Amino acid sequence: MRVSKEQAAKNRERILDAASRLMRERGISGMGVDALAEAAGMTHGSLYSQFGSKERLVEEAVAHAIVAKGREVPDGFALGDYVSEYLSEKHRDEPGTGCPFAALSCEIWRHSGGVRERFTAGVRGMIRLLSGRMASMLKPRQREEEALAMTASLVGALVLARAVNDPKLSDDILRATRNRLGV
Amino acid sequence: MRVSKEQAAKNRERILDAASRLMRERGISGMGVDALAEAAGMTHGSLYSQFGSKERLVEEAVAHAIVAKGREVPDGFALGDYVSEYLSEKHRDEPGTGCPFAALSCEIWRHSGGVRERFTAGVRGMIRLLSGRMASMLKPRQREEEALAMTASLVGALVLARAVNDPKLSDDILRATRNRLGV
DNA sequence: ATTATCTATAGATCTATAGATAATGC
DNA sequence: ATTATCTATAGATCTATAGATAATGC
Repeated sequence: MRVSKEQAAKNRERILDAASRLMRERGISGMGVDALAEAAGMTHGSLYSQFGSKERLVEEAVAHAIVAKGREVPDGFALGDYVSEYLSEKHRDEPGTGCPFAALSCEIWRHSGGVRERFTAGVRGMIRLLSGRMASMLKPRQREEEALAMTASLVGALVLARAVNDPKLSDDILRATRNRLGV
Repeated sequence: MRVSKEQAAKNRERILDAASRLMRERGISGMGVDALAEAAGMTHGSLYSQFGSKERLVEEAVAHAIVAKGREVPDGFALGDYVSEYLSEKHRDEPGTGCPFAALSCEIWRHSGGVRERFTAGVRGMIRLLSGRMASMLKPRQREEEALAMTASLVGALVLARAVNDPKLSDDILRATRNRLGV
């Protein structure tokens, strides 16, 4: 049963919304096309006519998740707020709606150029975001370096805090990294 | 065909060796029991009689990979050497034999208590290793905090450096983190 | 006429188990 | 007699495609 262009576009959005959550919850390789179709309220045949393959769908879903996450950051945000929200227990405990880099980074290197491209663009975006808020006495080069290192720290701390079994150790990782980043 | 106890133990080792590499190359969910059996030169039926389930095999393979990796660190190692090897291009380009935390951390939170337990013990080991080499004027508490933050930085930088598509950005992430860690 | 979606299905791969086999270890 | 391994297979799930359906958009 055919559907209007607008409706098709909305369906596409629903698929990408569902995918960007499922990917983060189950991993890219753990997200089946079938499960995704069900979560989006469609049959998987429809996904294939929209996207052609799972890998191409993942491309768009990665970009979609990154853009959506970026929109959550308020315009004049303070670096300290960003860091303490990123390294909060809430963020740690909600991977499905959290940072796509923390959720997916370990498996990205195995994926297609398209997927890696979107991911890389996203990482660049985060670095630019942070470097724009670094102390103004620093040179641009130094700001960028700080932002690069900070991004790595944030992602690493969140990923480890999620993986680890012991709540105290998990909290310690988050806190130590917050302290190290001067928050 | 039955086999001697020693031979069975060797086979077990072969399985764990193969698993600890395959896991890191394909991810835990990307490592099929069948592919693993073939890599270890057996049938998958044998894996099941040795380990009972994939998840229990993964438990042991995680521990196995971590222990093997830990043995690579020389006794009187210098912190600077450790950091620059960890953040080297070589380490980045060889995930299959590299740090298990960097390879697996993103998917560990989805696994059983047993798997997470082994992983957590390993993370504690790395923190202890690093904290033992922190500047001696620091209090034990501070050393541990430095080690926690450093572990997060190392893992995050390696994971992102692998994920990212652009070689320059990848190098920049490694270098910025090395600089930030004072190497 | 076009096309977004659905139905049905292919073929591969996944984890797991039952039972046979054959050599070990008592 | 025990048991490590193999063979064969079950049943689920995975990605993907072909063709039917039915509403849109010309």
